[in-house]
Amino acid sequence: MFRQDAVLDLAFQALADPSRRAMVDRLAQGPASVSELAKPLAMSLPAVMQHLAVLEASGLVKSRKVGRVRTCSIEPHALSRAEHWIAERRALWERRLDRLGQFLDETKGD
Amino acid sequence: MFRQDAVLDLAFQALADPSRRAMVDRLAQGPASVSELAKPLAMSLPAVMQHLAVLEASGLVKSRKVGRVRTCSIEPHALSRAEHWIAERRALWERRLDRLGQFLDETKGD
DNA sequence: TCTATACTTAAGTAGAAACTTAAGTGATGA
DNA sequence: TCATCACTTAAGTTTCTACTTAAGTATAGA
Repeated sequence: MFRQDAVLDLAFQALADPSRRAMVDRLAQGPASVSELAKPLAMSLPAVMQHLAVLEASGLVKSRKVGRVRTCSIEPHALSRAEHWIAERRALWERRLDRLGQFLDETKGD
Repeated sequence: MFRQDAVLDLAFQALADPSRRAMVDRLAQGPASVSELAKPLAMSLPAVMQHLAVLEASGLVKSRKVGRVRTCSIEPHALSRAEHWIAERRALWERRLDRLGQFLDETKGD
């Protein structure tokens, strides 16, 4: 549906805010309601809802409403995608450094 | 110096933009000058400089000027920190799912 | 020395982001 | 039934972002 790129935009954008990371942090320990997520944050409930909307739009979090309570939980696949994007670039760079070091070692004796 | 949190703010914020991710992607293959980074991007050079400034402020990229050429390169530690923040939360969640599955398996026979 | 190259600085603008308050809606429990 | 709880919607404000163009500065090469 979307450019893979756009998915990462949304994920990293979502993780860029400390309140949203606090929410993800909380959810990593298990599902929580909107008010539970809001409790430690120094902001209005609508503000928390907006953060939640950003997290859901990014795919990092899903939620379901039962009765009057909305329960939120982590979507590990989306976390995984962001994590792997970084890991791949870092691995590429580090492999490069290894090859460079190996080259220097090999030519040192010449 | 900074809240660890603020470091992650800057890193994820930096990675949230596709042009900046393209720059990191390019740099993962080895150092590059500002103009090399700019070439594939459809924007003015000052715009690229501003993206570079964001990347440097986040610690993801370092640069050094020699003569009139500024050479940029990846800072793998900063990438690593962002990567691990995600990995830890995901691991926590997945361990929770495992315990839950185990619990369900164990009680299934009752 | 003169000109082109490779950035760099400054200033301005449109649109997005992160809140706020006020006013709902629909479930729950006494 | 009716107050309370748990959100939800709407609208407005302030701040930040991602650009732009125009005008520099310093180095390199002819």
